Amino acid sequence: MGVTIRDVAEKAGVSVSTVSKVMNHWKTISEETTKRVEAAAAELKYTPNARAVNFARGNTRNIIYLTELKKGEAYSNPHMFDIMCGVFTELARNGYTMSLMDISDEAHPKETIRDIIDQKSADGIVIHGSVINQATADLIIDRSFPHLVIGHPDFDNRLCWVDTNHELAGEHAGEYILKHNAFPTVFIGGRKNEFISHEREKGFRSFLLRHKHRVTSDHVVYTSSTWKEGYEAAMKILSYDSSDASAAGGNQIPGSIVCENNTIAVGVSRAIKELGLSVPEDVAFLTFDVYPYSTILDPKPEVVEINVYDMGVQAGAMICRKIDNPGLMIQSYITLPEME
Amino acid sequence: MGVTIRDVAEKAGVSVSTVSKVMNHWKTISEETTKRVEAAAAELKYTPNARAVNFARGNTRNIIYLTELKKGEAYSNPHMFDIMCGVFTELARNGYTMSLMDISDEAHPKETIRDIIDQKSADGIVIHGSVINQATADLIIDRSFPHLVIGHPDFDNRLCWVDTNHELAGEHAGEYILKHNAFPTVFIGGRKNEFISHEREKGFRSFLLRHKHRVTSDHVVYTSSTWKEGYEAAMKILSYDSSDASAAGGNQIPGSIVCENNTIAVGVSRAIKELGLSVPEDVAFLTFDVYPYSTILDPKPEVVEINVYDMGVQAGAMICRKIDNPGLMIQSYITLPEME
DNA sequence: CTGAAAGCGCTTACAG
DNA sequence: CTGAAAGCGCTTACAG
Repeated sequence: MGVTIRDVAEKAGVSVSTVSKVMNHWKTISEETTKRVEAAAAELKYTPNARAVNFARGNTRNIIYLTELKKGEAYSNPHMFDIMCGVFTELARNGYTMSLMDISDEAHPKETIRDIIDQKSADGIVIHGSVINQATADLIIDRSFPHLVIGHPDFDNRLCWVDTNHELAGEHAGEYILKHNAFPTVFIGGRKNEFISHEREKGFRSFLLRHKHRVTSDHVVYTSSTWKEGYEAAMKILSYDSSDASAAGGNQIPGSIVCENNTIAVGVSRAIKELGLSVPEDVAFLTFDVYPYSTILDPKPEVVEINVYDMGVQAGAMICRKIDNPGLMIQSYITLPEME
Repeated sequence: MGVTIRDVAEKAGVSVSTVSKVMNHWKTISEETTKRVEAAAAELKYTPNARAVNFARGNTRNIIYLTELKKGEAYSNPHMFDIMCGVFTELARNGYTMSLMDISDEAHPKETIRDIIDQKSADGIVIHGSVINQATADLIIDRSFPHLVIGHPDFDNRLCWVDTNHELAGEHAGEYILKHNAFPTVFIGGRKNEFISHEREKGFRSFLLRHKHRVTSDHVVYTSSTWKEGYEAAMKILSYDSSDASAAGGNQIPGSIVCENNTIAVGVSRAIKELGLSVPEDVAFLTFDVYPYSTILDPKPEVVEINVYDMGVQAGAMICRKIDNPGLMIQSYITLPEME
């Protein structure tokens, strides 16, 4: 049914190898035969069978993207899918296909990856840091299989990874506050020991400290990242009775509130609205990430946005380089912040 | 480097074909040889090369999922990715891999699909209805390539597709209003000619009509689906001055507001809050889809939820059946609504 | 019950 | 500049 290289060879009156060479643009073929073969191929509407080509060449031209693909993941973790789109686009540009594979604790990450390597079903893998463990890392390193981890693992490792620099994002937030002289400033974070929140807080505070503004601990609030807690924190912060001010050690309504994430910002926005304050005149209002909620808030926060799609593109480019150059070692922070 | 079927054959002292038969559980092999071969395979940690197996069998055991994979798509269209996860899971369960491919007007849908068919890089495709056109449909039908379209195309076709039944979802909304006797009811939709909005409105109104409640046109509002327009519409609806009531032909504050989508619901929620009304006592409040916004609203709407992940699972099952049984024709609405 | 052989559709040294 | 032949790692009639 399908037209193969054989059919083209017959029609053009040449050998199969010659057709192959024409299809691959070898320059040793005479112009005349090239034309004859191309004409035959065109007439038969011949397209090389991609799987056969890769099989003969001993590669797959396929990269597997490993991540959690559970029900609801698209809503709880949309950034991951944006990264995935970035990776995909870059891989396609480099002539690779991309397959998906589910990986989570239940899916036995180590066995999944061992199978990929043994069955040679891909030339490389892109995998999310959140689903990788020490045993899996050891396996990848041991087999020296081309890989790239998105989001650096929380243990010592020799894996190749890329990540966003949340501390730097925190510094950008500090920069905004400084530029608008919106002091004193209050940082409302997630839980104290949460990685991303901690990094953002650290960058924020250290940037301001370098510029002679100390953000004291009583100007940092930890929450469990619900909008309610954000709302309550903001109500408390923004409602200092001016008569109390001197009494409570110089407490005053802050010039700005920085929310570590979108959900907290929902509550803070609601509090600002309820108190009839205007942004940024009465209080500047800042958060991280445009999505999922910042666009529908009123008042609307300023946003420190990280272009994660582009991080995906970078990751895609890196895995391609890794495949061509297995010795390559990459561990880097890629941050493309944009003030929106 | 890799251990092949040959190595196992040598070690076990049998032929390559025998090893193949053992790996594929032919029952013609004696128990004794089976054991010997299995031992050899285990010792060498042999795993068949998946690409070679498929190549020899003449299939790929791969399905390509075609959709838009642009930057930001994960935020603007999270439901699509939830469907994708459902499709993936079901395909994996059936022993298929799933590759992604970008398809959009710029990506030349027809050429992309022609290449897939010609290069035999997949046994079938799952494709989003929004990116399919007549020419592409003709090609697929003409080649009778196994396919499944998610979301039915807006032109006459003989494609296989599945879709959610938005009209039925509208009926569910009507049912809720009827059950809570929350009349009069106002439906705030998107633009009048928008497909989904129109279907939901139709189901809603016809269900209620069947139960002796006519939703007149002045109780239906069309918007361009911004939260602002939702807010303004709700403010107007909910602020009828009681003294005006008789004047304006019996206008009265409605017992319920049904929002056709989440964005409209954001504005309506805000209006209800601002007017100090309580839900559902003063006014019942309903929308469609839990995501992206309903969970963070205050007041929070009731939701008619459609399980699109499960629709993806169904679609995955159907494409597998299509491949085994090419004559199969499927055009159906799959709706698994859940009142949350 | 087992194996030799042809074949899946290409690529690529190698010889001419 | 072109082609015969071996090979990629399996499967599957077919023969014994």
